[in-house]
Amino acid sequence: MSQTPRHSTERAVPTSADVARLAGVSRATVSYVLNNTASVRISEPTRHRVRAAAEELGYVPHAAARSLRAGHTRMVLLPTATHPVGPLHHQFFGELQWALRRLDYTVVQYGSLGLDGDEAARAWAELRPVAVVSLGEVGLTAYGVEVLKRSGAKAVISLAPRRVEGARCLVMDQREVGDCAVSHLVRRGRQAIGVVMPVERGLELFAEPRYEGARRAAERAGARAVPLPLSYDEDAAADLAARWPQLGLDAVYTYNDDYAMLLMRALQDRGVSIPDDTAVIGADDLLLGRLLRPRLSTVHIDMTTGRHMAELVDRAVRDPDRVPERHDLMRVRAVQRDST
Amino acid sequence: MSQTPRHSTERAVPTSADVARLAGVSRATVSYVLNNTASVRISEPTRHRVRAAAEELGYVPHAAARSLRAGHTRMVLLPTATHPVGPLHHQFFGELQWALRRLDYTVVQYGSLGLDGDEAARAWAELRPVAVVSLGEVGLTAYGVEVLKRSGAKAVISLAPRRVEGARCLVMDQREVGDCAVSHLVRRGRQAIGVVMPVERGLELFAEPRYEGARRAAERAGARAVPLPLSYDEDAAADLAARWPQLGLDAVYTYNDDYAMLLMRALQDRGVSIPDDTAVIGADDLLLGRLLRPRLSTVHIDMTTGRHMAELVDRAVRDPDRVPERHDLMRVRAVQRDST
DNA sequence: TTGAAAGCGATACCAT
DNA sequence: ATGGTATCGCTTTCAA
Repeated sequence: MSQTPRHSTERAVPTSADVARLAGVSRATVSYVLNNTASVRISEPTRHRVRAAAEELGYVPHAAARSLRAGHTRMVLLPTATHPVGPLHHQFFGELQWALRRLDYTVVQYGSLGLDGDEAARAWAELRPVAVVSLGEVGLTAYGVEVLKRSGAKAVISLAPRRVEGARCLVMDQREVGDCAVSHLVRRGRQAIGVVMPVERGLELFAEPRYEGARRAAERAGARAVPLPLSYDEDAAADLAARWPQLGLDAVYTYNDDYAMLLMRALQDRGVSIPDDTAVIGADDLLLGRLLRPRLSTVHIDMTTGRHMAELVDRAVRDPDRVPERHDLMRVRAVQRDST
Repeated sequence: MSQTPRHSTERAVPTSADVARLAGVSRATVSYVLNNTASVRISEPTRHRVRAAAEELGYVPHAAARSLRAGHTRMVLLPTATHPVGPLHHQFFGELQWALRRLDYTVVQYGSLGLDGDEAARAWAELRPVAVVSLGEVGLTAYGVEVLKRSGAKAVISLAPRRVEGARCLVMDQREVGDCAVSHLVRRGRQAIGVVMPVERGLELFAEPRYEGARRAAERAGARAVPLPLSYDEDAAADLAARWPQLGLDAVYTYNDDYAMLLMRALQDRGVSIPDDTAVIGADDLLLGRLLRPRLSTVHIDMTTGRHMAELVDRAVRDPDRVPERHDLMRVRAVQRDST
């Protein structure tokens, strides 16, 4: 094997030059054939030789080299959540990725657990993504957006509850969720309303706006909204339930259906009657809510399809200036069952 | 602005050459300073000028150019699940990413929904990852592994239930879960055991081995194991519950706790008594199981920490030949509560 | 202590 | 119809 200077197990990665050599053509021709370049005619026999050579060597183009030459990438970067954020988001993410790939983007999720917003933005920028779509997992700042744009990102889109300067802001205003829940409770005649807020890190970005909306709705109606921090475990729920009588509440909106289930069980174990003593409403309309007894009232969220979102991204990439700053991508409605 | 040939909103992305020009030094010096190259001494004033220039321009290095020059990347690619696969995996993934980043890897998740195993492998290979860690979301084939290795991946690690030729195989054998559940039921005196299998796509890779293990345990004990396909919705569960008496089962192992909750509710609504008529055991030991009445028995899974896994990856990258082919990363045990 | 220049892999312009 | 070659941004060897 006089050809291989390296250790045999570590044979070099084949390049287009290797393909060219094996096919007996130039690297240019290889490129034309493998990319089906329209502006150039290559004879059928040549095409065939090139393809066969590529196949034989197991040639895979080098994305970095390609994008370096091209001066841009087609990478869309999606920061990933630090916390499981529910089947809704999961489905949305899946659809979005699928749809973006159909539009010929390379979709990559980047976990940024433990990085602050600006560190994360710099790390993302090194990859030169053409677009970044954040659901608000990481605190994107105006500076972060600027870094990304300077690094060539055509579209920085935030679906975060909070507005971020410089980013195109496709809003999913989580305040509406809390507002909807509390308004429902008020309509059912409740006036002293607890609002369960998860203490889990990574959920604040959703929990706080939801509380904010709840507070707003209570205020509007002349009702009381009392924040109730709760961690997602049985003991914490039992503690809260033990304090329940002193709190003097006649209703509670929990962050989502999971927390509702947790609290309902603890309340029922203490003999609190639902909905007579305390009405309970969750959010996200998870299947489990329908399996509880009493059946759980909830806030149902209609989210845009990932396909729609992908089109928005694509439009923003093609023509950054022609996409409106704000969209509404979320509709909420209360679903009454037996717990309110 | 005679300097800027482009449209003003589309000013060029700053390169190290721009930094060099602004600082009045060469590109080499910029590289030395920004990478803290140890083998070269740069005067403090120069370092300062370079850093200031980089800051002012908002310079971010170009990962593609860097890795092209270096001849390798430090990217670890994690294919993402098509289906939400539970808080266990989520936590594991989070830890793994965090730990890998501490070891100076760039971690990227790649969603492959709708790609087959070989397409996916090629797409991943274009990014020239130094390692791929698959949880089995995508059917990795021997060919796929070969493509990745030829493209320079030092470590292709599969945590999949199934063994994949060529890949280092750090096994999380899901069969043990089903085996453990059914063995538990047999110990409790049950002989006719249903095994609920989710029909949701993307879960087969976990569901089938779990069933396989259940079947194996039943056979060993001279019991019956009956597969029961079930989709994750109320109506499907109600249908199954309606057919329950004819099935003649005295116990059921559901794929996981979520499916257990779904089925338990449907059975209870039909007046089936749990555990007297039918014992139920789930898996994954989710919090919700403890909130059900009767409390749900389950299979608890202890998974390796992400930190441990990250070390394994790192070792495999540094010295591909010195990492054993097989590890066990999972321990299971039955947790008895009130449903069995 | 700093700079000049080669080269990583792929592409696209300009010749032939 | 095909090939030669400059180029993208960065690192690193060698020279000064």
